[in-house]
Amino acid sequence: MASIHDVAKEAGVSVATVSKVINHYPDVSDKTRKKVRSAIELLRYRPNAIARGLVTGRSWTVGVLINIPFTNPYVAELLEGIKTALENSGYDLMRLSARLNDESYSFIDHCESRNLDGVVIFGVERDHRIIGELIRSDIPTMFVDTDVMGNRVGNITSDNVNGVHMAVSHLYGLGHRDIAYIAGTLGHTVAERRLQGYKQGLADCSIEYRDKYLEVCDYSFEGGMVAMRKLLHLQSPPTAVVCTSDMAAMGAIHEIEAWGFSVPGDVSVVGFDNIFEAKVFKPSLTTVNQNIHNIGARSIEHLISMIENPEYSPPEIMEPASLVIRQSTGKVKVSEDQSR
Amino acid sequence: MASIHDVAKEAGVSVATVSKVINHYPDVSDKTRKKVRSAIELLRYRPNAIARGLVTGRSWTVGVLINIPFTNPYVAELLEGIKTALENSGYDLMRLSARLNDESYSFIDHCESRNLDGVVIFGVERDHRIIGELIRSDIPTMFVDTDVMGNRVGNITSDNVNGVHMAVSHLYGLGHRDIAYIAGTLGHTVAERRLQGYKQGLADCSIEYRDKYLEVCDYSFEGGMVAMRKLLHLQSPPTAVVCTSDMAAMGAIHEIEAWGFSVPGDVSVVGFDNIFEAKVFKPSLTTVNQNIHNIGARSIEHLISMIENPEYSPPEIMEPASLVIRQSTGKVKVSEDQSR
DNA sequence: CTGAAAGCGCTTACAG
DNA sequence: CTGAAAGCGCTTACAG
Repeated sequence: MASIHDVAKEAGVSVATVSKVINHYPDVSDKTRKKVRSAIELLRYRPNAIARGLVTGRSWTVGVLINIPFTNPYVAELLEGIKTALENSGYDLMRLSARLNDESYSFIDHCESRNLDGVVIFGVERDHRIIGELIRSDIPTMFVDTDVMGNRVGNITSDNVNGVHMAVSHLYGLGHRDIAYIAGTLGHTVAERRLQGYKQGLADCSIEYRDKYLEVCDYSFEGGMVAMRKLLHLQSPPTAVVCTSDMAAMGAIHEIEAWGFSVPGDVSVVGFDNIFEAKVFKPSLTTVNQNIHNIGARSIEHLISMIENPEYSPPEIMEPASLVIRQSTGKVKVSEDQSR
Repeated sequence: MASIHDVAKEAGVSVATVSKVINHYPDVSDKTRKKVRSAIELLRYRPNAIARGLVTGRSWTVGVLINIPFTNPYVAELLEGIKTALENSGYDLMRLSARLNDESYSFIDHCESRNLDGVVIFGVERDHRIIGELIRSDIPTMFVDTDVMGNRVGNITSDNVNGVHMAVSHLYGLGHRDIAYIAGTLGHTVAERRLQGYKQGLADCSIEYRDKYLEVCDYSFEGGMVAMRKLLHLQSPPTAVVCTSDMAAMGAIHEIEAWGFSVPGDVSVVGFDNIFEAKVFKPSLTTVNQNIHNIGARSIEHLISMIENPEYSPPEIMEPASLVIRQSTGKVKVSEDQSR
């Protein structure tokens, strides 16, 4: 490809002048500008982003570290939101192949070596060392679903506490008192917040929290199945269960039906996320809606603001959550033996 | 961050020597090597990938152009396969924000300006101008699901013809003679191939091809619904329908049930892809299995081979497809009026 | 308004 | 085995 030197020679000016017209400096005469423009046209010249980045320190690239499979519908939708916000912004997206378990690996070095202008992080445990590193660094960063703040670090998440709280209230309103919770892997902010929402929900309904009604899973379908299995093995299984994700909820329902029970006839189930599948699954899922696409898009908008304006103070954003009621929840079944 | 100069000064050698130990040149004495190593350690030095790329012409970055939403489960799984193959390869992945509809936009320039070592392309129409540009360029390229070949251009796909062919044969074996096909947007290789499989399948079963039994959709759930609606409006609706994607198949089933019919009681439906949801949907989907993860991973493996070895001849790969029989297909219903 | 020169952080012949 | 020098393709003071 043609370089800036070729253009300069073609136009009969210096490379400095070419650089100035490329970068829209005002102090270039119209005549010169025209000559340069047509030379650029003629040679189909495009500035080399790499070389430019080396001297300006800007790469027009934002990195993304997502430590969860892309096949997870939440991740897919998040990425789609990120992609949308990036379109026409001039920035491209780089997915970092981070070696998180390798002690000698430094995420910061990785970013700096790539000259990244900023990064968005999702799915890294709250106490992983790279979080501290990121806070100390001056790389503009947005965390999704992890409550980290810093000089150049903001975060965005849904109102997880209230989300689960609404789910519990909904079930209470249907007469349920034995409400279990299938949590996400603890150690992540979201998981903790939702668990908190569960406990507060119970408390506000004057229901005693019972350890046996708490199971943990990895947000997946299989995880939901396994957790549900344990709950069904209980002496007195719950009549309703709130799940930390729609995938887990679908897994739980699958398990319930495998035992010969029905949803919501015997057990009511609530999901979390409101992914596309929640609508299509049978029974369709009552679930907590998160505006995932929006979370992705806004994380990028704020990241770009931070990149382009050093004074921009990193935001801490909580998107509202809402309850979507469908077919997987219903009135509690009046049990034959009124044991409780 | 420390630069190679800092390391050279710290170690008391020249930058050339530091460069040599970084790049594992043999002609460095053990003593010098050690001095340099500890200086690197001390200063936590990491070579700047950008600067290195400027001189070597390598960026250790492969680009991906995916013109279909990430929320499409096929795309998500493809990306996951790509990601897996990239792990520990030293390469990072860049998603290009391509302005495909902008006449003045050049994908090649974009790649060259970013110094990309290679690209994988998915979801671009067969006759889009960038395909020709790519073939003429010397950027190593792998197309997924598009039958393009070139000097530095290979492709990978599933055996689409045979996939649909198997679906048709399966339905024929169940007694179906009125078999419709919901195709993907024509103009893409996959869509054409699968349509070909449909027609061949019919021919091999001595069933006449009828235009009215062909509908086109965009692979989505909604697309499947709309296409199915048209088929149901027909004078004599089909007793079975093969769909170009699982999402479309689920949409079709949704529509069939909305009309008060049952699957497979009244209409049998076959999908394509075998995404996760196909197993979980009710009724679970009979579908053509594609090893999507594998397609993603292999596209990268071959791309890297092409990058690292200019002699490596671009592969043209066809992964086998197989039919997975589940609950959405069944014996044809013997109709009251034996009109046909 | 224009251009010569230094420099971003590296690598690569080449000379010694 | 080691290092001085040129160069990758740009931008940015600075002098004129």
